[in-house]
Amino acid sequence: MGRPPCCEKMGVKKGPWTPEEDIILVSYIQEHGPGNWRSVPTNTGLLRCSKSCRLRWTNYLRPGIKRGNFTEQEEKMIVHLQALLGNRWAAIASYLPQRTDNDIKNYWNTHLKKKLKNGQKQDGVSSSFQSVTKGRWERRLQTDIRMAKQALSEALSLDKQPSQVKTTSYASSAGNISRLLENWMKTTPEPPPLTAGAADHRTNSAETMTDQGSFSSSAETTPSTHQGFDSFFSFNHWSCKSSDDVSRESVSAEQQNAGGLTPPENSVVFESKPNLDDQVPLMLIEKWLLDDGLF
DNA sequence: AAGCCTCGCAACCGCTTTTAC
DNA sequence: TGTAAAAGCGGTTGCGAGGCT
Repeated sequence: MGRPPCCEKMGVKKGPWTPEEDIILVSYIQEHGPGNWRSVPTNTGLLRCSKSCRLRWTNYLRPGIKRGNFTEQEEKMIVHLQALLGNRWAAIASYLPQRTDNDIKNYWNTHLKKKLKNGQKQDGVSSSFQSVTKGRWERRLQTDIRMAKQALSEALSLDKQPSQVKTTSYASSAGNISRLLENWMKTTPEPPPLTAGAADHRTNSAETMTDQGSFSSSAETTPSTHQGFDSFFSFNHWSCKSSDDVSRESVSAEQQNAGGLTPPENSVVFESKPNLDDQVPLMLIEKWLLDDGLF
């Protein structure tokens, strides 16, 4: 026997997500954390399949996602990583922790493909890179990953405090959602009705955070008529970090904990896409791209 | 101003791999 | 251990926004 089915196929809603649905999903994940997607539609009342919920979360609502223009450095990393790895967007995305594979894929298809096409006519950067340096890249990638893993295991064996790592590597994307919701709230007098469970989750989570006293409402917080959302969005504290911040997070987790910046015990602990295994190579690959004078 | 076209992106689809039962 | 669902992934599509005529 296998597992029970994830969700009913009948009555599943498709198409763009509404802010209401986003709130429900975020509320639920804020309380329960990501994962166990099968239970999300039933527990939240969302008429979405679990797969859709997961995708919405990973591609849009997930904390730490940076949206908008790609920097020149990001662009170059994508170009070179694509040359190295091919269309393995998830692998490429692991070197750009703030970007989703979908985002990178879209950016590649809409911008970089054309750009490279034009660029190739002029200087043949991509092809020459592929033919001349690919082997070198692969060797260095393997070496660096090996070194990174070794360093990681050494570090972990030195301090056996695994709980410190996972709480700091993720920034909230409440900024994304609050931006998204700002417009919605302008036109919506009352917060949308949530399922009892979701509403409770939101209340509980908000209380948990405000009780800690370390979270203040961001500049994006809502008018007083939506006070309930203030605390809901207050986990912005962990969001809106620059790429440098994210890169730094992997190495500064201990320092943050030591400095009393550890997130509250009951605050949301999001799954971390840029885990240590990913982040160390990220820094290395950035370094060697710079070393190579590619930037 | 209206209609058409292009572009960008969110979301879906379908396949593969992983995992729970 | 086999089976089936979950999870992961890359390709593709559909729609809205903006630009152009």
